[in-house]
Amino acid sequence: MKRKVTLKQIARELDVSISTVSKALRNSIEISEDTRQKVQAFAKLYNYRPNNIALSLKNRKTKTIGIIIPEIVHHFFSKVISGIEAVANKRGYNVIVGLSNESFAKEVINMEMLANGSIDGFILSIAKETQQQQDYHHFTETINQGMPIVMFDRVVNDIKCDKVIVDDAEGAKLAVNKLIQCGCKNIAIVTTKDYVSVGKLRTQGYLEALEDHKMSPESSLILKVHDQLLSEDHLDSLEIEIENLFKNNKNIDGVFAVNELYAITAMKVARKLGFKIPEDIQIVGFTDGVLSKHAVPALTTVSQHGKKIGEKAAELLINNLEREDEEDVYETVVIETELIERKSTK
Amino acid sequence: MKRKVTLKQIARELDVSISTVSKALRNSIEISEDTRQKVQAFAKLYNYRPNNIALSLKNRKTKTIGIIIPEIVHHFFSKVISGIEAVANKRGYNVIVGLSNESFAKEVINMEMLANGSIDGFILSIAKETQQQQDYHHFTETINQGMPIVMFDRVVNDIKCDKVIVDDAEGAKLAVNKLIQCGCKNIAIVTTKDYVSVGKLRTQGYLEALEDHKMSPESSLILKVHDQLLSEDHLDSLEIEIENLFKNNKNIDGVFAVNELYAITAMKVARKLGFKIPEDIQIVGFTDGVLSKHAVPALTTVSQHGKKIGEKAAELLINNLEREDEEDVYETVVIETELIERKSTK
DNA sequence: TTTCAACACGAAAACGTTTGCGCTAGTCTT
DNA sequence: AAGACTAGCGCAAACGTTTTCGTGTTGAAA
Repeated sequence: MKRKVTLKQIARELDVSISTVSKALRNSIEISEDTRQKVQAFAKLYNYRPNNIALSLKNRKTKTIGIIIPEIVHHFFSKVISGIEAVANKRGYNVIVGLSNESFAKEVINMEMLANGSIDGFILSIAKETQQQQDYHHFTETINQGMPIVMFDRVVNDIKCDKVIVDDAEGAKLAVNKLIQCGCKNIAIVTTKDYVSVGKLRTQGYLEALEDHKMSPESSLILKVHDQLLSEDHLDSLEIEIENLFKNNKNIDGVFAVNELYAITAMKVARKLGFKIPEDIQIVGFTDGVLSKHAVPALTTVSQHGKKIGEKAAELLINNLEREDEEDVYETVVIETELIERKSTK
Repeated sequence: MKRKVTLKQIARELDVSISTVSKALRNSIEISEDTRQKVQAFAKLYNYRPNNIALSLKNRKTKTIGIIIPEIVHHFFSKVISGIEAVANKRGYNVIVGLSNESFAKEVINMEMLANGSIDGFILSIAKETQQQQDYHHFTETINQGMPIVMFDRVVNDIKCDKVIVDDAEGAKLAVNKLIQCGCKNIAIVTTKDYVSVGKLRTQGYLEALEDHKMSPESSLILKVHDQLLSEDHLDSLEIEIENLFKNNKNIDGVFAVNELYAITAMKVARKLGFKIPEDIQIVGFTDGVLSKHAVPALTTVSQHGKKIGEKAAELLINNLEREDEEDVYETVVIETELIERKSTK
């Protein structure tokens, strides 16, 4: 087992100085053709590769991006990661992943672990608990220390950083408009509590769409799912809540769900109650994941283009990192949503 | 924007030496109570944190694990990552992710990028293309350079490293036995080409289960899906292949699919052809993902316990990294599979 | 008063790079 | 032949740590 070879070892072996070796490898004109050849041959033979850590220390940049997301076993987030990874790799960056598990404490710890030199900047989506507590000091602090952040999807407005979001309200309007256009008169929404920023925005879009069509929203049609973070038997209670929604409002003929899981659960419950989809009840979801695509009937849904979000976030971050002038001008990029029409609407 | 504070700056500010600051912060008894307090107070005030990169360079270990997987937008792999991340974090390690996209070249490049000091060891699952080409030099090389590897799921036997696998053949037998026990007489299998190790093993298990019950396998019931790696319209051709399987074998009353996607596609096609599930045809899948759970009817499937695989892999790697004695003794851990019975079987 | 241990701290090396600058010897110019 | 120039290479600093080994100052013991 031969350890990785270093400049020093090559230098000793070839009886030249470390600097000579380094320069020879980088094709410096200071070095004679002879020595250069000799060094390069030797380096190739021993498969020399510069030590990244040493380079990071010297250059004070790591060429690594830190990602903090609430969970990874989630179609949207893994899509985003794949987008980030694609452009990061293309531009010579690595990607290091931390999971907050929706916990404030883990988010803070993870960021602290990475912020001490391990990475050049963050791409993150905020944990639910953080949104609930509205404690954002860890973001401002890292930014103050000169480490840029790009937030995506779940963002907080008053932090000075780049952001990549979808127009959640607009996407929701797309969905609800579709339902209205397909003849729905009593459209329910299955959404989250308001502290989840995206849920709130989508609810808002739902309300706006109704208003645009002179339909007055009814509070009994708005289900804000009790979200206990510990999603174990969460699924059961979700079903029960939705079932009650249907039972208390027999006239529902359309459902807009703010995420995929809510949507297919609604579909499942509706079918259990004897409704036909899309004949009796039409359903539109949000987030184009694997569930929507393979549900029966396939779910009409609003696609967020997760991969594109990731790509854009990575671009913003890397551009920022490699920008010469240190002007603090922050962008908020809105990725277009798109209604993907499938079989759960007429 | 204040940059991160270093020992040197604290030293200058307090008019002591760097060593004193370092020792004071680590509560060395060499330092007087007075100075210690002073230094610690100052450090706290300026929120000093040791630079990870410098530590990595000095200690020649990064406390970081490199993960290379074929794709991340995949329930199983993200489950594994979440498992790795959990134990890595608990033991003070970070996790850096590289995606091979099933490509040999990207796998090699990614490994080279990380192997130059960025990480202490690898956890990986081999790209399909690599399995096809059977070129494993990048694995042996990294191992030779003293960097340990743990392989999971898709492994190659003759590499000397720890491995975490499920007993694919055994899991497949579980599935097929279930079908037999539920009265199936003509059981088809939808599997991959043989170069995918797990596909091959699961096919093997299928054959063994049949033999155990004195049922002779028929080659027309074995569909090895043509897998063109570029899975764009892959889905369509998959449907067509499965449809042909059914049409050419009208007597099929049970299907074992080696992954989730194949399983629910089989379900979809069967239903399209007018079969009732599980009355006419029963189906069992492999991998307990989100699709299985939410399919209608919910899919009976073999769970691999992806998270547990990740946890075990991380444990093996970290134990290896932190072991004093350098003995090369490699383990292959088999994670139990489990049949999760749902509604697609009687 | 001398000697010596204990105490408190600093210098420097090491991890592996890159790079500006200085040095030496040989060649060219006049 | 003396000075100027240049090719080719090495020294040393720097990045931020930790740690070993001094070193100087005290106070007390002899």
